[in-house]
Formats: sequence, C-alpha cells, structure tokens
Amino acid sequence: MESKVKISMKKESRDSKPTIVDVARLAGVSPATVSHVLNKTKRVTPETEEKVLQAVKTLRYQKNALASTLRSRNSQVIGFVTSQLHSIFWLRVIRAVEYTLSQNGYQMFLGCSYGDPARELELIESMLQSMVGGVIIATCINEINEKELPISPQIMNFLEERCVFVDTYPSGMNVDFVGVNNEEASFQLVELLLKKGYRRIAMVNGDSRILTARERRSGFFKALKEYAVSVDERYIFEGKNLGKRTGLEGANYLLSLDSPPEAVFLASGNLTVGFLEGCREKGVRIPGDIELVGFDDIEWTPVIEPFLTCCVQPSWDIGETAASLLLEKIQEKKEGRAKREVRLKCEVVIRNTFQKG
Amino acid sequence: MESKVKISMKKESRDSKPTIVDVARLAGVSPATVSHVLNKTKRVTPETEEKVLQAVKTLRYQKNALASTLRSRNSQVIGFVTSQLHSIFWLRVIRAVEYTLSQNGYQMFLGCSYGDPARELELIESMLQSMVGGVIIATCINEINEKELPISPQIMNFLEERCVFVDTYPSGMNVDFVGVNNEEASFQLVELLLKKGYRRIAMVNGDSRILTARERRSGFFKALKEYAVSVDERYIFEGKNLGKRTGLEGANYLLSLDSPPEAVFLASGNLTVGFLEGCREKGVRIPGDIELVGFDDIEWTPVIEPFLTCCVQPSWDIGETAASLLLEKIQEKKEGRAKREVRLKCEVVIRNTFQKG
DNA sequence: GTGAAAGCGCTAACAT
DNA sequence: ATGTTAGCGCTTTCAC
Repeated sequence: MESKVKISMKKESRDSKPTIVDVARLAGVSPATVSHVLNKTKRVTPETEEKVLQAVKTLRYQKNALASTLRSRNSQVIGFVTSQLHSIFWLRVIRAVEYTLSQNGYQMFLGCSYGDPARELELIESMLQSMVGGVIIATCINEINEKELPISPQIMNFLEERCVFVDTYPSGMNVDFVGVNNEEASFQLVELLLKKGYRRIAMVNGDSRILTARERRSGFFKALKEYAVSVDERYIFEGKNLGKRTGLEGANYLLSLDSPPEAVFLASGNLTVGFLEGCREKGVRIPGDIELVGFDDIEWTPVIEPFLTCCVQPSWDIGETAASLLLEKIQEKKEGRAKREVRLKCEVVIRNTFQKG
Repeated sequence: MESKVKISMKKESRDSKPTIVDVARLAGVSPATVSHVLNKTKRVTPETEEKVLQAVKTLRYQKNALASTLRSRNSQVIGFVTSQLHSIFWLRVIRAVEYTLSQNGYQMFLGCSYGDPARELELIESMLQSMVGGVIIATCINEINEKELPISPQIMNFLEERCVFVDTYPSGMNVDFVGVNNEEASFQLVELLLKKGYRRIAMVNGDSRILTARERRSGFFKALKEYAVSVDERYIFEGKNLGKRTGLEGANYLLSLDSPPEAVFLASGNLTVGFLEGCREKGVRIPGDIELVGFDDIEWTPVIEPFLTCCVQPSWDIGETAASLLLEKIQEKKEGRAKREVRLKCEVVIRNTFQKG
C-alpha cells in the first residue's frame, strides 16, 4: 500500500516531466519499445508505433538528453573553443558553426580562452566532462610543448579523434584542419602593389610562430622575390600578435622612418584597424599619402572611406566546413582515417585607387 | 570466475575514463565518501579527505558532469538564446555572459533564433531537454499570443523561474529583465538637436511592437514635446525592425522629401549603418549636409569619419548583469521571489559638430 | 564519520 | 516483434 501511494504521488506531481516509463505505461508497451520507436533503432509494427507516438504526444514527452547520452555514449552536443571573441570575423564563424550544428540537431557549447593556452585546455577538459561529441577549436597553442603545457594522453587522443581545428593549429600536430590559403592570398595582395610600381613596400605582421602570420609573411616574401625586389629589413614590423595594438605600433614605427614606405601590407583585419588609428593620429591620409592592402576585410568598408583593397576570408564557409567535417568524422566511426586539411580561398577585393591604376 | 575476468577487463581498458568507483577503490573508501569530499557536502576527517584527493590526483579523475546533473538535478550549464548573431553589440553581450559564467564554473550553450519566435521556443525546449540550469534570452517574441504561438505551461513556468531576459521582453510578461534606459537616453540625444536650434527633426525607428523601439520612440516624442515642437508625421519613418535595411529605406524616404529634415534621430546602430549607406548613395555628406544622432555606437567611429554623436550601450555590463542575476536566482532557491527589472544607463557621447556648438 | 543500496532516465544485451 | 534486466556514473537517503 505504502509503495502504491508513492507511485501515484509521483505521477501526480506536475512539476516533474514525464519519463519514458510514463509513455510506455500509457501506450501499454515496455520502455525499450518506446526507445526503439523514438530512435528508429529496431523495427516495430506500425500499430505499436502509432500507440507510442500517440502517448508521446498526449504527455508532451521529451526525452532527457543527459540520460540518453550517459547511457548510449552518443552526445548531440559539440563544443566550440575560440581564442577570441572580439572581431566580426569570429562572430561570423560562430554563426556558421551554430547554424550548421543546429540544422543537424546538435547543440553548441561556446567557450573562449582569451588567448591563454592553459585556459584553452581547461575548456576542452570541462567539455569532455560534459561528454561532448566533439570540439571545434580556434587554438591559441602554437606548438605542443610538453614542459610548458603538458597535455594528457587522453586529451591528446581526443584532439586527434574528435576535433577539428579552424584558422590555425599547433605546429607538428596531425589533426583535421580548416583554414584559408594565407600564402597565396597574401602573395596576390602584395603583387597588386608591385604591379603598380611600388618598391618601398612594408609589412606589419604578428609573431611568426602563429601559423597564419607565418604563412602570410611567406606570401609577402615570395611576391617580393618574384619581382626581384630585395627585402628592406626596416620595412618589416612583426609584433606580438595579429591584434589592433600591433597595428598601431606598426604605424608609429613605419611612419616615423626617415624614408617611410610607399605601401604597406597588413597581415590581418585587426592590424589594419590599429594601423588606421595610427595614421589618423599622425595626420596621414588614407587613401592618399600611403597605399594599403590588408588581409581580411574590415567591417565598415562599404559604408565610409577608406575603401581598402583587401582579401575577404570566407568566414561563413570556414565555420560551416569545420562543423560539417566534424559531424562527418564523428558519425563515421572509422577511428584511424587520414586527417584532412581543407584550405578555402580568400577573395581579393580590389577597391579605390587600384581601380584607377 | 567469468565475472571477475570482466571486471579486470574493464579496469585495464585505457580508453575509458576513471569513475568515482575507481577513486573509491584506490583510496580504500566508499563512492559516497568520495562524492562528499569532492562536493564538500558532508564533513569528512582530514585523513580520509587526503586519501581521496590523492587518489583523484593519481587517476586524473574528472567527474562526469552528466551523471552528476542527472542524479542531483543541479546543472552547471546555462543557455543563451539570442535572436541575432550579426552585430558587434551582441558579440559583446555574449562575451560578457560567457566570461561571467565561466568565472563561476558554468558552461554556456549558445543558440540563435534568427528572429523566428517558433525557433526560439524550440531552442529553449532543447536546452531544457539537456537540463540546463537556466537560460538567458534575447527574445524575438514581442507579445504572448496563445493562438499564434502556444507556449506550454511547463515552458512558461521555466521562463518565469529560471530565466533572465536581456535587451527586451514580451510585453505583459512578469519576468526578470536586464536592459537599458532607452527612453531617457533617446530623450537626451534628441535634446542635443533641439538645443542646437534644429526644429525639422526626423526619426528612423523600427516597429513599435518591439519594446526597445517603443521606448526610444517615446523618448523622441517626449523631447519634442518638452521643447514645444510639434510632430511632423512626414518626418517619422518606422520600418519593420531595427535592422540595416530599415535604415537604408529611411534614408531613401527622408532624403527624397521636398523639404528634408535638418537632423535625424536613428533608433539603433544598425539603422545608422543603413542610413549612412543611403546618404552615401545619394551623395549626402555626413557630417555636413545633415545632422545625425544615433542610439548605440557604431564600431568604426573611433577610426574614421564620421564621428557620430550617439549613446553607447553598456554591452559588457548588460551581459554580466544578466548572467549574475540568473546565477543568483538559481542559487537562492526562493521560488516565488519578486521579479526584477534592471535598467543600465547608456553613456551619451558627444562628438564632432556638437563639440563646436 | 562512513558505507550500503537505491535510483536519476535512458539504452543495449539478452531473453522470449 | 516485444519485454526483461542490467547498468551508464553519479548523489542521496538511511543505516551503522
């Protein structure tokens, strides 16, 4: 008697959501059958299927994703670990990832390391504790260094089996990766300057331990070489990172030289923003006094001067491709398949003075 | 014998992470005790505590968050449902929310409804299925309408008990809310125009079923009234939403009038971007031909002309306050406490022509 | 202060 | 084709 009361208590309480057991009882079948109907994991007669679906409907049953994942070890959640949450570029990538995942019935964890490698690992670990199905990482780790940043074999294994890196990845790691053709696009931008006859061309870039910085730098040098222009070390400014501050510092440095450059290649959108601020402070007019080409578009270009010539990263495609690649990887269980490196192409957008030239 | 083999198999396999049982065994205590040590949920002698912590360390044990949440009904995950993922404003809010949550040991789900109310509800439901502890919502639902968009009592209850709305909320709902002083800030902006002597002042705004649009509109009218300026209906342009396109349409309309306005109040940052595009197309110079004040700053203002006078929303504070409020609400179990409405103040930034005036 | 046992809601293996 | 049973990894009574 006691137990019966308890059971009915449970069924009465309106704040607790219905479980698979409630559905089974109402449909007059076993919980296992309900599970099979909902997951299409075994054939069931149309008759019982109908009963189950009806019960689901009347109870407004929604399955508990946690219990399901815990038991089946199959999660419908993907984590996205980014290293910055500042630029419109990353916002677009996030949007594409979120959209692609949700279209496939997945949810997204979002975490930001703010450029701290240790924090990045913490985020990955905490996502693992929540049994995510996989992770997309915009890493801030340039190189695996067992001394400075030990990574457990478990994490290492996870990074290889259930991750996709975007934009950049730690050098020497064999991982799936989605990025852009940094070298080629940089080459094209610098070539525009060279074709126009400029020879005193500067570069503002970040630390070349960063993959993207390194590749863009390489494109710059390649172009100079192809046009037989010797490198003037005074025109090379390489700051700590690809951020705004570095751009500002680069402007302060380059614009103070005895013979300033005629043209500058800026290796990122944030660098460009900082560089423009520096120009403004120094009273240098853009366009006019100096010619700029930049990697990555800057948001406001369509609205107001200056219209900068740049290459536009396919930010949406980057996110979409990364998400699709990860889902594919997770769903086909082949553990040992070869890693893939996808390079999407940037579009070089020619604006302003170049149109006249 | 058979079972023993199985057990040892289990312990050998290196791909499975250690469980609380493994820790308990190694420390020579029961799983319950390990749980109590880790969660500080009961007093334990320092001696056994030490043993447990040691075992945790050597096994590199990390507790399974899913199992923990499933059993304790206490989740460390918060969902953020946004209605758009386009502007830098929302990026900042997201950043603040993510940061605040992670500082408190929480993880964040991110979902975007893209302005579709039905999708918004789906997102909330799927988060509920994952047993999130609470949700922060930038809603696109202006009004509860049982006919068009039925909301189950369960969801309704959840929205009231474990949610915080940001930026706007459905009219008539009694919920926790974090927003800004839309009316007051708009008043101040329009007052700047009035004090400078303008009388032919226009407004570009979104549909006033949207809370923010309504309040900003109200501030506009209040200012005109206070300065005894009668409203000229031709100068009121109210489009569908607060987006860029509406701003462009507003520019096309207002700049084509026989006697165009001398000054315009733009009720959002995106409206401003669109309006500027319209000005550019029509060859109207800003600043110069027409005076603008805008609600919400636009990203590039510090770098390039035009420097617009505007009010800056405290986007970081909005996100941080919303997250803190939600965590507080969840942690203090008082179910029936009064709802709170927090209004943060915008900073009016006076730039350009106003400085000379 | 500690442990045994039950159970959160689900799915997978094994019967029938 | 369906049901029975066990158990994912954890927390929580309730004994001792």
